[in-house]
Amino acid sequence: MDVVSVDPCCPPVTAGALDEDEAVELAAVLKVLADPARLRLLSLVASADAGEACACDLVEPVGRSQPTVSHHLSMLVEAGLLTREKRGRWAWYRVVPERLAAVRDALAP
Amino acid sequence: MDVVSVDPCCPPVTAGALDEDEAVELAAVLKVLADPARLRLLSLVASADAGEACACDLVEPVGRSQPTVSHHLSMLVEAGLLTREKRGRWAWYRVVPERLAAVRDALAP
DNA sequence: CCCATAGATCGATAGATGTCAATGTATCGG
DNA sequence: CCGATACATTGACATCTATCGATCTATGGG
Repeated sequence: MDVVSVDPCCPPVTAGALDEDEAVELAAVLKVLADPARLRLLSLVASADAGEACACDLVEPVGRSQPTVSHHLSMLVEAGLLTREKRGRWAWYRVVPERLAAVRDALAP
Repeated sequence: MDVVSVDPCCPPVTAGALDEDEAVELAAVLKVLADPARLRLLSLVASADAGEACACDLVEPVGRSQPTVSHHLSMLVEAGLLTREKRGRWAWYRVVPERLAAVRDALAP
């Protein structure tokens, strides 16, 4: 139990001193969140109609080039914060609420 | 109301698309959190005896040089996550729970 | 088949970031 | 006063990061 991987993420910051490994892991997820473009992408997907958004509808509102948006989306997926499903020519993204909750909990008292 | 400054930080990521300014502001706080050394410092202060910790007791456990630790502590203070009180030769740090909660809430559904 | 479209990948680059050694600045003990 | 102590500041440097234009890959329409 207490697998150091996808779901629980890290012990809460306020519940005792983190060791270097725990801190590195939590910092990694936070680093992915700590970028304006990625926060906007996350919020766009989160507030999309059917809970999912097509990449094609994200480039313009986020105000970055297509390659840049693609790159950021990949980072969010790799961090477990989004899932990507390719349907035909389009890529559809959904948020992973549990992952976001895990990060939130790591910041809890 | 809804002063864009210290306390509320930002609208929740999942409650509609963030504009660039909101995203930049939230990203700024997250950037400060997204570093292993700073997370460890935060956790050390949070779990300190009387709710406060002396800088002199933080250098060794965090495994960085004294100037580096001082630098990180300054960033945490500037981000509103810690307060610094200088007493005599020593600097005492406390966490600002409301600030941490504000960041947490910005990540909430 | 051929071409258009969606999106991923590559290569390059300017700027930000974490780190330390050296130095500066206060504060205390004697 | 003087030296020691606790932090902060400065300067330098190697590394990481966000961004873009160009290109590659795959899918679908006619």
